[in-house]
Amino acid sequence: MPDRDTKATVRNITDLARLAGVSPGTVSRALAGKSLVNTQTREKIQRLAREHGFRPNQMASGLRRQKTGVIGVVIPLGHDSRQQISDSFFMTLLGFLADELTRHGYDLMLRRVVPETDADWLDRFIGSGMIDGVIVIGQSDQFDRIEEVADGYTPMVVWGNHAEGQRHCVVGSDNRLGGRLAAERLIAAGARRIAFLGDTTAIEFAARLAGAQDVAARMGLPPVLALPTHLSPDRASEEIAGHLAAHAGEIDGIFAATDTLAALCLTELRRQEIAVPDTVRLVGFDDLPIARQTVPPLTTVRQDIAAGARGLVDLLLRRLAGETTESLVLPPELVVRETA
Amino acid sequence: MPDRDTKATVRNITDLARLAGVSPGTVSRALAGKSLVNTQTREKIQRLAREHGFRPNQMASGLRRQKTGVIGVVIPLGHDSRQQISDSFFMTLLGFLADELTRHGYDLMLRRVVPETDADWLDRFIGSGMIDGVIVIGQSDQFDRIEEVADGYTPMVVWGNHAEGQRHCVVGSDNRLGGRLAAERLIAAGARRIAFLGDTTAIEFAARLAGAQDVAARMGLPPVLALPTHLSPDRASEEIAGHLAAHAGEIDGIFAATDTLAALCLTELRRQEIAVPDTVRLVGFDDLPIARQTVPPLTTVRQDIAAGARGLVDLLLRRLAGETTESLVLPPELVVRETA
DNA sequence: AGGAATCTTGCAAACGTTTGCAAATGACGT
DNA sequence: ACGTCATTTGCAAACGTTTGCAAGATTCCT
Repeated sequence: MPDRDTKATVRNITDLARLAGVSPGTVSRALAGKSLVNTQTREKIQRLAREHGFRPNQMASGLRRQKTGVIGVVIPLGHDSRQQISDSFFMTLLGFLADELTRHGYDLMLRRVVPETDADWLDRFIGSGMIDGVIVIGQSDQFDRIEEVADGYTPMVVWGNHAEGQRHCVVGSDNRLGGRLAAERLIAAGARRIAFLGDTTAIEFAARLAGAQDVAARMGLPPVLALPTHLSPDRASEEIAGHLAAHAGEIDGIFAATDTLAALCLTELRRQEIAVPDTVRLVGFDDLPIARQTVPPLTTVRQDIAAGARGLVDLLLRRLAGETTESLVLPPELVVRETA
Repeated sequence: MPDRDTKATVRNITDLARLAGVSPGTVSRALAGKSLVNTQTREKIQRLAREHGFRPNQMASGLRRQKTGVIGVVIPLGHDSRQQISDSFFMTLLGFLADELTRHGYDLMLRRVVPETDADWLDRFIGSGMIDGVIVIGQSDQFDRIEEVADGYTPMVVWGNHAEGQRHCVVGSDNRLGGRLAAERLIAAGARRIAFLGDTTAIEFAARLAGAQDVAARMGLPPVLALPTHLSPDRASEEIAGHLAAHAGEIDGIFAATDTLAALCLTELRRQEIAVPDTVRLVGFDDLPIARQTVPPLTTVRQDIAAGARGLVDLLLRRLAGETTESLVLPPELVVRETA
């Protein structure tokens, strides 16, 4: 730390300009690394900035340039407020998103909202002027709201389910196909009477169930039994226990909407001393790290979270550049382990 | 949507002022809900704003008021780049932080940084002018850097370990005490030769190990064997397998720095057909949801994540208000299940 | 009625950058 | 010596808010 220079603190570009003996404009250009400014003066200015630990104020810059370098990421806690707090799928996706955005020089502003208590959660975020674009993680039960907004606001990409003819740009797995894969595996492992564990007001989950129904119908089996289950671990455990008690002996295959749910279900099955996969077969969804660690290890349908994050960011950036982009549907993949 | 009013889009406060027939200043005051403006005009302006979906630009507001309403949250990926991406402890903490900050009307700006490749990660964030304060999640191996910054920048709170006489304000569990609890339990369950699984360049983990050493020494047992282990699941599995192979028969108790590590260790023990807790006792740390779901369920040391998040936000807000605050050390709690 | 006190409003100057435009400087060719 | 051209700089006007100050309007008191 040079002592004699530190006496004057440099608060803004003008201070630095005075110090360097040039005008603020020149400093701005020098710091931005523009070629219009003489190499020597530019280096001098940059050195001075470094010595004084000065960085241009992003707010002011953002205001002037009408772009902030920040992407908003919003997680709607729609159907089940306490849901995602523990859902490692969303959190892992968030982690990858953060990395991917940083890689492209963007910052990430995170917001969790409860649409029920706050109708214009999305407009407020967009209208704040703080973000250049927005990524919505999970449609929850807000499909219509998102569609409306998409009509007037382009730089938005959503993680979720793709429906024919929808207007907002979405990235997500082919949930229906995933559901089919799961059901096919359950049946191949000997199941005839399948149940689905999950909250179907979330359309991703509804699509997974629909996929399973496709297969059941095609194979001439009775329709899949939908057992509504919340995602928060505390409630889920009880609910699953209840479901199992109510339908004991009746069902011989379970498709859980999520690995988290599947793991919970597995411990419950163990508690009730129901043999897996001999008496009941079980398939999860996501292929989270936990799927390898259950006993026995969980057969599941894999979503490539990293690819999802890359897709979200890539599409958003293209939209920011003015392109119009199609949705991106990723293929899920069956991972056979030992529960089915 | 009223049609005749929507013809003119309202881009800023001045547009709205023209529409309402008042000056921009009045609009600003009306939207801020200040009492200085006549009730009727205020309501008229607010109605107009609602009808046109207008919201004041946060960048401009932030610039003028010299505060942004945004808190930065930074996760240094120090000793092990790929670490926290899957570490549900940090992610859960982040979730609670988001909720807690929203509750106080703040937004959250998330940044993950790699200090090795980017020496002034912290100054850059602070100097950006985008955030009113910063929460650092995990000291990683950046203790000194954080200390330096703390000298010149008050609105910062750090999640991590507390050391005697440190200058930055920290919130975290008493890791050393937690380590003691873990070791005591292992010994009570019959262990005599204890190993520690974790990367001790992270000072939180070092403190946990130190706590365990305290107990070993006090009880006249051989010192705890430190087995360096990375946190990323792929590397960890191999490393744990290697450790177990190298010290088979030698150790009869394992203290894992993290539940994630403990779960991994448990599956590895099962693979090597080592009986838990009969041959080897195991204690984890954190009490993440996974701890209830392992087979057998994991004995662990609980950290109250929600309380941690509340503490971080509370202290930061007090510091923003000008108070000087002490660090907050939370008591960990032993949760006895079946692995020790 | 006159003056003080209270409410409301408008004016204009910030906040710290960026950038189009024009001016200054110097090099170079004729 | 003059004009042309390229390079480097400065000027000043934005970007959209907020807010101290003062002025205008209204009420109230004596």
